[in-house]
Amino acid sequence: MLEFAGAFGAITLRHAAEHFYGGVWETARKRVQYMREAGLLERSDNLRWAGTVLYPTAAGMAAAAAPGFPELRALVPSEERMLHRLLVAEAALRMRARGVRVVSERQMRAVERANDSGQAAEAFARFVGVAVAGSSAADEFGMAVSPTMDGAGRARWFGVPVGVAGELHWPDFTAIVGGRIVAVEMEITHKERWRMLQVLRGYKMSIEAGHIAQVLWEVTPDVQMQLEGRRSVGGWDDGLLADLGFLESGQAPDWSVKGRPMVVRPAQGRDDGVRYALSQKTLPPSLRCSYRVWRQWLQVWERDDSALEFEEWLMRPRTLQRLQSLGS
DNA sequence: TCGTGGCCACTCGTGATCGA
DNA sequence: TCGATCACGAGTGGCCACGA
Repeated sequence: MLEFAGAFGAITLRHAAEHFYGGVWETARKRVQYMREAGLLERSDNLRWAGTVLYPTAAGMAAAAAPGFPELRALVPSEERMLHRLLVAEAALRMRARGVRVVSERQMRAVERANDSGQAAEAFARFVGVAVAGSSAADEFGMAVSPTMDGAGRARWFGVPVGVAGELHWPDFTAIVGGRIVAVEMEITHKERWRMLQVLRGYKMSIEAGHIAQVLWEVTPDVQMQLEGRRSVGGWDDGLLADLGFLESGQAPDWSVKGRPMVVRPAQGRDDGVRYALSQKTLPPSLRCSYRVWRQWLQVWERDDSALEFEEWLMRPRTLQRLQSLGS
């Protein structure tokens, strides 16, 4: 738990209970209390929706340090970026629960910072199971992953070179699946078109180089529209993915097609607090509410057993009126 | 005997609701 | 509008069972 929270910056007590203490909240709470008394971690309860947020101290980072992993400094997570941080941690925890090895952005940056020609990053890639040529993973999966070369001719195993100046873009985390690298992007803030295009072109180059196997975008509706495009009177207005040749032009994307190098799906929180904060970001202002009211509405939706997603159900014309009549 | 995990009752803080 | 009350989530400590 300390190692994961250190790599991803923070974790909630609810996440800790679910993923590290067999779903037993009391046990998680007691273990966290012991670790806090031992000076290994700190907690913050400033964000009500997040519940208790945990992050390791410098002593905790040292205690969790494992051979083969880069050394990371302790940091106090900022509250402004907490929703994004917790969504990333949650997505990584879900993959980890399925037995997939995940590498955080902090770990990627740390290994790529080494003052060498990319040997440290290559060694780490081997260590986490990437099918580097000559590695056991390459033998096992019968293929080899190549790095992307940046503008200076340096091999990049985790950073994605973008722009003419050769700067790097970092996925929110990467998953190592069958020896291949899958970049995961949790995009909940609409980026300017030129910035998004720059990132997409960087990924396109890495995919063509045999480096990144797939980019999985978990996004809010506005970002989804920017990437996929949208229905129009005349048919379908292309988004950025069609502009770059990742989707067929002039038609709605069919995500049931397997093996696409770019996959887009809606960002979803599993934890109630994370889900609430995401809801407040995507719902129209008239439907935003306190955490408590939101939970009451969620209970009504669950009882309704609706085929619609909660947010879709909430946005139906008469749902709010009904909820208000239930409350009065 | 000790450490750990799990259950339970209790307290506290916060936000929603209600009535004066 | 404001104070009282209520509901609920989160935190705490006690107790017991179990296994090493």
